[in-house]
Amino acid sequence: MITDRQTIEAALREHGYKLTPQRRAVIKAIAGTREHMTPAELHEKVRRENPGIGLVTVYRTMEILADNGLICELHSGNNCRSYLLRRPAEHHHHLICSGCGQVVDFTGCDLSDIERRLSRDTGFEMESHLLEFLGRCPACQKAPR
Amino acid sequence: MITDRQTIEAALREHGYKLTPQRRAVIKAIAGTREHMTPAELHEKVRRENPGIGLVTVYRTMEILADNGLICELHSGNNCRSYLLRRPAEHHHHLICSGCGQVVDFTGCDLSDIERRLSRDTGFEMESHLLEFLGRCPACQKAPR
DNA sequence: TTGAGTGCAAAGTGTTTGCATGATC
DNA sequence: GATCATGCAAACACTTTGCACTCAA
Repeated sequence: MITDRQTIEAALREHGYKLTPQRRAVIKAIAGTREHMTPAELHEKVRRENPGIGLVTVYRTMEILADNGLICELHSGNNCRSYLLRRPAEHHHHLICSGCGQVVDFTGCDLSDIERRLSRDTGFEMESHLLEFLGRCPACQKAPR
Repeated sequence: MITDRQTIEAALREHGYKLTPQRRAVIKAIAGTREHMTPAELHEKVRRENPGIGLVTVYRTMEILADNGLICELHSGNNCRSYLLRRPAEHHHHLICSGCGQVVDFTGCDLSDIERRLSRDTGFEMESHLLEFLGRCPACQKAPR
């Protein structure tokens, strides 16, 4: 269920991408957190263990991972573009802590009834949807703002 | 129910903002469409009738309108930041056509059960949520891609 | 009359591209 | 060894800021 480093690396290899140390470092960094990170934050994190890596490489790696459905893009909050490791393989949504940035995946939120209703009422052919909740996790509720 | 030009202008006046010709032009432009527009698109539209207006002014006007809840920000699709006139006053969501950009508001989609469930399961204190549907409107379904 | 608003230009951010070098398969 | 990937720098796109001038109230 968990998309870990090995799984991601195998998926890349399978799709014909080369496994460079830089890509491994980026994968390790994003697989090692439950928070969503912007490209810049990820770059910062990767550099701590791998100083030579360039921001451009982070961008390019993110693009590959996103194209192959291995990471998700988030929209809520201030950042219009931050990424998160895709943990559950199936369709899911995100609950994001506005305090610490922690992200909780959740499933079982079935929007198909709403989609059907909307489709019937509007004639639209549905393609996708975006659902994110923003809140404060237990720890951040206790902490002062 | 419809937030029209007069309502927006009254709201701005009430909040102590000056009603300049530029602001009126921006308001007219965004009130005159059902589509969401990026600041650049809005600027383009405004310039047709009001050539002297600057992009900066559009940005500043958008900010004021957004701060006062008169327009909504959209996230789906390619643009991370496009704006739409807020038509229904109450809480609502958006259905966006991926072909022509038309936006349909809808209400009656109650997420409070899901919020309660999530809150109970995770201990999060909910703040807000983001829900958008992406699809193709009847006209764009007929048109070739 | 006066402070808020405007427009220009410049500075700041975030992201992408061109290209020579370097590394993986 | 061929090809793909990297890193740098530059280009790009979008957004914000500083400042002098203008105008709505």
